Amino acid sequence: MQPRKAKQSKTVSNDQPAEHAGEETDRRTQLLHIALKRFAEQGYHQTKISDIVVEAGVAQGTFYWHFKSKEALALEIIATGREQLLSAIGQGYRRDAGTLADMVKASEALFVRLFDFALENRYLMGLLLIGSGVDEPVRQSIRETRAAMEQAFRRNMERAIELNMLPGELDVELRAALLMSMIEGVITRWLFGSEGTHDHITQITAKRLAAEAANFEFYGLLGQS
Amino acid sequence: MQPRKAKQSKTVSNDQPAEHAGEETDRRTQLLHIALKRFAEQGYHQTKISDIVVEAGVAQGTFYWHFKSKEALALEIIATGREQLLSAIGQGYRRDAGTLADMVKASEALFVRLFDFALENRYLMGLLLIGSGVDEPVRQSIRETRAAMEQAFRRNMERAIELNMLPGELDVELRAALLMSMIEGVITRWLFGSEGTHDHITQITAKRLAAEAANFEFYGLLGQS
Amino acid sequence: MQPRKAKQSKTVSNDQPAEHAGEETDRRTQLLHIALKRFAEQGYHQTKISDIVVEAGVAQGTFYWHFKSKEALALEIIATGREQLLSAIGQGYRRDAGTLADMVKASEALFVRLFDFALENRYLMGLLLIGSGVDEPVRQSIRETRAAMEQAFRRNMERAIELNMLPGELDVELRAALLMSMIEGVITRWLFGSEGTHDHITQITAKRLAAEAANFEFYGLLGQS
Amino acid sequence: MQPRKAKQSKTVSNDQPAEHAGEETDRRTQLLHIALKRFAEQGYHQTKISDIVVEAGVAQGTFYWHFKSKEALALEIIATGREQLLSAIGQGYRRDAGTLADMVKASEALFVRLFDFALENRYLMGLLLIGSGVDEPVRQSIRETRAAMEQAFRRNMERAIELNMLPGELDVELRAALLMSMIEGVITRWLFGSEGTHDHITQITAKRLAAEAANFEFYGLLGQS
DNA sequence: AATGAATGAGCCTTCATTCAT
DNA sequence: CATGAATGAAGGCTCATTCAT
Repeated sequence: MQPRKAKQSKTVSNDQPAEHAGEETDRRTQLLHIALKRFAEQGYHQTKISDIVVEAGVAQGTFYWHFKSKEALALEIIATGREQLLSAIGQGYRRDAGTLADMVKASEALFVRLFDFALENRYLMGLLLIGSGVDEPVRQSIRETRAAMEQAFRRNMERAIELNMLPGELDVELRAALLMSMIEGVITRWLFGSEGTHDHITQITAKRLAAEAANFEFYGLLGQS
Repeated sequence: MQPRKAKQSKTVSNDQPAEHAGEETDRRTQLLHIALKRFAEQGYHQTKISDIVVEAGVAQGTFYWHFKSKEALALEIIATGREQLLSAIGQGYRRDAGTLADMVKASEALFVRLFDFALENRYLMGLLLIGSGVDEPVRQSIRETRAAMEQAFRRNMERAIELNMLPGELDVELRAALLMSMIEGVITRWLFGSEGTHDHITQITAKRLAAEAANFEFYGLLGQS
Repeated sequence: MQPRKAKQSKTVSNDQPAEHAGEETDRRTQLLHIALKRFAEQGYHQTKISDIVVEAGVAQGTFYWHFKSKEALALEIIATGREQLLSAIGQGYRRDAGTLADMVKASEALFVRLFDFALENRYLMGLLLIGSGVDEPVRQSIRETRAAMEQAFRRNMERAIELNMLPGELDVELRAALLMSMIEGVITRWLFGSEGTHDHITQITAKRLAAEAANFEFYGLLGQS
Repeated sequence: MQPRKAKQSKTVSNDQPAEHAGEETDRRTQLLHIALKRFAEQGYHQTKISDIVVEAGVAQGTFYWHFKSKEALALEIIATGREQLLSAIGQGYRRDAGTLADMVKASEALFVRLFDFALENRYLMGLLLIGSGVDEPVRQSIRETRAAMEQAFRRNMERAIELNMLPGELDVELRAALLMSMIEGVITRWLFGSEGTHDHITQITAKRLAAEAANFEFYGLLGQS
């Protein structure tokens, strides 16, 4: 008597397609999408349950048939999103060897996958990267997701060191933090850069962005010489 | 009948000294400090006016004699903090020429100034970098502050290009964004890294951090060769 | 299209046997039993329809096919219980004459019947005697049932006076009230006494209890001299 | 910043005088009185905070300035009432010896004190004896209060046995339960007896009621011979 | 400057009940 | 008979803000 748990956990964060237009998708999924969008756009606290249900065209009570609470909803959104995100960036340096250029290419490819994912899941990324107004349990879940992402970068880096493609004396944790920070920041600016300001970064393609980021990652400001 | 605007706008964000202990500091400043601390620690929305006044040991109404509203308070905190922050990192590459090593050193020096400032104003940095739960007007003010910071990096970079110390074809805006992101992330982890996890980053000194960051900035992961 | 009224109004309040285990008993009866149990255990308001249907393993809507409303259900439970209760204690002083000892014995026998009934219908008694959380219409029905019980005691008393077995100047109504109160209280403590406290009353047999009560009824604290 | 605790815990349950008419009494006390009245009259669950504040002519929020929650309010009412009640019936068989008649008189005096108290605190008694719709924590507090009352009767009885005024083989616990039940029932009927029915018990004076109860207590139905 | 009582709009959540299938 | 999704009226509580003193 009360599902409150998706059977198949339909994809949530892919927010572009159908935008809860096609009513063939079920209520639960619809509410999930609307909630994610508003959480990302107006912040968690600023999003009222009534906003969500009004947009969905259902009664207030309906929300609580599908979800235990606002917080449980947010937690589910993030958990689902985390899985998708991690699986999207999951594959790192597969090749057992290669040239430096190969490695840069591999990194670039990873960035492309990540940026593409971010573009298709901008609301999820907004929630994860900006996450405004969430309270502790949700914030915690977001933190964990970002930490998991950072771990992915770190593992890649360690793998590269094993392969002798990166200097062994690297402070891996710190470098992973630097890299992760860079990527988080660039995605934030790319997707949510206030177009009011002179940001032309919002116009760049994922491909180009990935190339620049990978270049910076390996060669720094001085660039590939 | 109501000031609500500091005569001298005593320094706010320097949160270490006096910790609203010495009662020689006035009410207004005391409230400002307490509010900043709680905004940074628990988030803006999560901080109730009643929390602030209880900690200050005054009545609820007193708050509204000193400040127009919660939002005005936050805005003032950020505006004051911005000035301090920008003046702390204001001086860039002064020398008209120099070797590459000089330039790296100069960048490192900038980072040291910034990290030192951050350490002494951790609550302010928490508000600026995490700024959880703030609503739009406040978020806007934070955005502007961070944009101003990024501009500082950008100007430095442009100056370096003028001096032929960095390749001219650099996409300055993007690189500044990457750099700023990196620095923001590293400060966040350094000051607020969940010590629960295996972050050893919280233990590093500002000096060391600055050196690593500058190295990454110029040479990337491959490091100074 | 909807019965909502039992054909045969199967016994409801006899709550020990079958405990809605044997599925030979029908839905309606099952729901009735579950509801009675929970009303007695957690109170009327505290018992949600969803609790009942979950325990019965049916859908929410099913409840409303069998019963018009929660209140109608409670009213039916009480009405059914009232009939059983009154028929259980219905027979009073049949003998046209007798000694004082006979009369005490007869009263004791009545108590035994009542206590036995209570033991076998503890949920019904809980609802009638504690009836926590019920709102007016239901409370009214409970009041009437208890009043009917009190009437039974009263009639017995009047009969005893007619037979010159009790002093004629007795204030029958008041005495009946005193007696009824006593019995209600003793049943409540016997069946629902918080075993947490030092109540050893919960351990006494119906027989013993009846003897004590009858003794007190006729002889008071000073006892049978 | 929030009292929520009476300084002097002004008398609460004495509900007759001034009926929150004299506005010299403070808000908190006024709310306490109104709440008690409505709890007794309509039940706890049925009493909405909005009922209380509307009757008091204040805003909804005002309630929460004075009390932490609806439940805390009820708990406070009961705790305060318990103290008053116990102090009202506190003095038992003081005389170290005396005749049987003395003892009956003493018991009668106790009943008079109790009935007088009940009459002056009918709402409190209603809450304690009927206590409809309260949920667990409050019910627990009521249970404890009634248990404390029963203890008072029990102690009196034990004292009487020590003085050889009552037979030593008495089952004190059971008899105290019987007596307490009797008293609870009689007060309930006296104060809240549905005048709709033929209850003339509602008309009796406290004095007369006490005499009858004491007589029944010691001599049972057969009466003082 | 400060107090503290009061305000009231607003939010989350509950739950009895309905209804199309 | 039964399902389960949906409804919507409440109700408790929060908290920024106001105001008379």
